[in-house]
Amino acid sequence: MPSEAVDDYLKAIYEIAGDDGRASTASLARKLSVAPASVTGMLQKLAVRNPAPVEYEKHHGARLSEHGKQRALEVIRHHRLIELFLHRMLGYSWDEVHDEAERLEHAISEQLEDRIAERLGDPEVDPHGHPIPRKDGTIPPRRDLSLLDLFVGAKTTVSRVSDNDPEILRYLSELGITPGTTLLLTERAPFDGPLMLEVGPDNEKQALGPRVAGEIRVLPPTANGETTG
Amino acid sequence: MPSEAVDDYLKAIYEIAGDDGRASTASLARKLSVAPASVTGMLQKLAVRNPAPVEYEKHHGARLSEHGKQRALEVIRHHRLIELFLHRMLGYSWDEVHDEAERLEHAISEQLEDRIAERLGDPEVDPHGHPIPRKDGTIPPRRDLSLLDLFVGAKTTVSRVSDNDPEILRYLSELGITPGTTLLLTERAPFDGPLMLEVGPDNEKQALGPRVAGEIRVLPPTANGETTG
DNA sequence: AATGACTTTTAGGGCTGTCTAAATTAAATA
DNA sequence: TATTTAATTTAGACAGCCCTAAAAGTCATT
Repeated sequence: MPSEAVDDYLKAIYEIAGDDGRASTASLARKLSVAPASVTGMLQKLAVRNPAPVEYEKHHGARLSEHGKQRALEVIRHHRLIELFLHRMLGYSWDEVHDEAERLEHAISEQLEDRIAERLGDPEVDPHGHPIPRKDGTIPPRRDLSLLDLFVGAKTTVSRVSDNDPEILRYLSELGITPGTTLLLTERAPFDGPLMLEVGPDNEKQALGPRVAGEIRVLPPTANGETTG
Repeated sequence: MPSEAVDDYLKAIYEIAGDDGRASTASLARKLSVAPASVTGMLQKLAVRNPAPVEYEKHHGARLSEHGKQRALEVIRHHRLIELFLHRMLGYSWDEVHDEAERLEHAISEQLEDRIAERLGDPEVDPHGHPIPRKDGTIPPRRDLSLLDLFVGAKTTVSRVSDNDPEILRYLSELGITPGTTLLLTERAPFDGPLMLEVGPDNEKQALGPRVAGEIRVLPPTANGETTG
């Protein structure tokens, strides 16, 4: 079984690069709060492990092997199941679950994973709207897109939100924007300006900066405008 | 915050020696599955920490300082709350909870500890009958004694059972002996021979070896015989 | 093709927690 | 009390994961 540190690297590669892209040394160092030299060292070690969870090419970052990808997905499954469990069974709010899950994901057994999943009814999505990988390593499909990719006039529903920054999560909660909220994009200012939205059942008008909008994913829109742009 | 390894040492000292006895190098090595030399090294380091969780005297083992005792109790509180939570909320059986709790006890936050305790109604006892230390470091009183200390004729109730050995736990489950079960001690063979018991509401007759009986604690007996011996 | 800015790797260490083998101390027994 | 046995400590190493400082490589631009 890989150490916690190794699991964190694999998860970080997956989150940065997806299951077949490459993650750079610097991006991993940033994500893991570790010096770049430490990342190099770890990647070199992982690449010669057997079986090797990553492929590493000097100066060109790392990509997950099939083996590494499966492990990353298992850790992510743990993480997201725990988030949902804390939310549903123990009254954790949206923005509190991430840090707790970050530590617990390494500590739970297969058995506990299974019992949590069972108790939650084999859920497909965590409280942020992220899909929960299945036991077999497949991922429930979710055709969603960034709020930034919507055309003006599109009407849609929030499907998920980045779970990394509790501040942004609390801010969005205040605006009433969580997975499931309906949105209408009414205006978009030029030059990376704010988006104007009508939010929720009461059509509250809100302005959202592009930084925050980029953290929000929505379902394919149902209305007037085009889909992407 | 102490590392997992340090917490394991403190807990082990507490479990071997209580809150003011000494634990020997060898007993710790056995309990932690570690070489005796490793224990010596760790104890030496802990004794010069500030604040020091243990007092260490060469060749005479270690005792917990007040500080170390508080930490040990916190870890044990985590452990027992988790055991009860797994049992009550996730359908874990008696003998499955220990190993899972052993890992989780290091990973949960104060916040999660509090929510689990709240959800369980601030319980005083874990599924094995062990008292759960309170947040302030005090321990719910339990005047119980070893089954081995009972006089023949005593009628009593099982209060707790060692949680270290799943095999013994399963065996006792089979015999119908769990916390809450009533027992009548009818006979005791000499020379460390077996105890004869009548177990539970149906007064099933059972013979129990001293090894197993030593793992069972019972409430102060209510009946014919003396209390201890 | 050379330069400069930036990224990445190498080199050399540190800390924690473990190990084995050898030396020492304490305790039990003759 | 002398000796044997058992427990404990010292000495020396190692694996995992991290660090800083310096060297080397990559890439966009001129």
